[in-house]
Amino acid sequence: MSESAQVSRISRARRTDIRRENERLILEAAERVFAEAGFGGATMQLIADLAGLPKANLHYYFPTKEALYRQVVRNIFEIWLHAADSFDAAPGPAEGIGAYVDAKMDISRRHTFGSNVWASEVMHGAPVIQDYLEGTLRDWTEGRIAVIQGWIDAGKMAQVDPRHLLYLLWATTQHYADFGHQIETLNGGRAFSDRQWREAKDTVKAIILRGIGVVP
Amino acid sequence: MSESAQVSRISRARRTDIRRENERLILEAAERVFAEAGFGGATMQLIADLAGLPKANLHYYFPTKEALYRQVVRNIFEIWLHAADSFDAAPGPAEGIGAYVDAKMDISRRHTFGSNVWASEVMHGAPVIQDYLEGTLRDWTEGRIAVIQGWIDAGKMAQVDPRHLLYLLWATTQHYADFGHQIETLNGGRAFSDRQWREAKDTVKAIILRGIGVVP
DNA sequence: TCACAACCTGACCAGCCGGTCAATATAATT
DNA sequence: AATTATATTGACCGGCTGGTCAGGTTGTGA
Repeated sequence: MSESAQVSRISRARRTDIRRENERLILEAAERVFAEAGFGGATMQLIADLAGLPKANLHYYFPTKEALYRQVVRNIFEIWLHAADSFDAAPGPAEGIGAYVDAKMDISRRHTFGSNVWASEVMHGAPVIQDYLEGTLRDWTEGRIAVIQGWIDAGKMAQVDPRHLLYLLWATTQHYADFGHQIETLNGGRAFSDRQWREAKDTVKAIILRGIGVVP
Repeated sequence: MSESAQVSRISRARRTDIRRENERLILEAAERVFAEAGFGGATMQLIADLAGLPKANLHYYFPTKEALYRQVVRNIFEIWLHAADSFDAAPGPAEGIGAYVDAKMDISRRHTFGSNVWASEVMHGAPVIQDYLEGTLRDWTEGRIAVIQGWIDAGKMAQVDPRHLLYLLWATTQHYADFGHQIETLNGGRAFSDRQWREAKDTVKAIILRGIGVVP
């Protein structure tokens, strides 16, 4: 390999780094602002300030407010879907659902803003990700329902409508992000400690697993 | 009673009716618009159009957008709190929690927009009803926790952290309103039928009640 | 060193927003 | 019939918003 080619590759990489770093900054700020103010209440100026960039620079990387929002929603959707990996390799409901609750609770904790954006998007009729709901999410859901039904048929858990079980799992784990402020207020205004998060996870898992006839 | 006094009372009542009717129209439209667009995305013009009134008329009854929003949030909060009545008279968890789930599922179904507004408000840090969270809601929660703890002490249900049980109840029932669009999409784009709502209720109750050691 | 592409940004704009207000209409009271 | 209180509304306004753009800077390749 010639030296000039070497330099060329590095240079291209540096350009990419600038772009990637700025996009990261913007997306991070956008996620927070969209979460706290909603799409309608968010302003490009506020996102720019939080990202430490001039507003015009945002429009260099993302042509419109909607395009930026779209990217934020897609990012959290990816994370959301990947939490399902824990579901798949499991031999039974105790491991599968247990791991899924753990993963989704971690998302609520670590990606609170993203979770809020996702909830907002769905609540407002999913104007941006309706196609995802009808495609990817639908397929994912059908697959998981089949897995759960398999466990039921194999006598590994009680007969429960798998669909509503999924909703219950989504609801419960998501709640710790979306209603985090309410929970924090009821917790004396303090955010959950590590220990409290563990207790939350354990209680949720205990109730649900016992609820579907799995003795932990 | 003199006739003039009679007329006076009727007249006053008519005036009151006009006011009440218009406020109702406005609040109903506002609930829907705030739910679908969020506080920031909602516009007074849109609410006015939906209510069939000129925008200036809205400001006659509600001085500011925020005041209107505040009233919408308070209304749904009242409904939300009253669902707890079913909790109180119950002799044990089977009846109490069963009735509470029923009541809250009905709220999700009948007051979907209001539920969305409430979720939005809390998610955005409760800028308007923080005092309610710290006062009324806190008291309510402590009271219910005591009731549940009483049931546990009396051996009527398994040992479960009452606080997280409440969160699980709120989350699960609220989910059918807040993520109603997602659920509808996964239901083939059709809203739940009466039968499906009944199945949802029954499944939720079955899992939770079994989950806390109550055999239905 | 030069040419070119990618990146940056202050200044600006049209349009929409919440809110105001003066003028008017309607209802209630005397 | 006259007066007062309540309700209604079109027209208007300052301020903010998303978005544009021309001109400048920095990095890259030959």
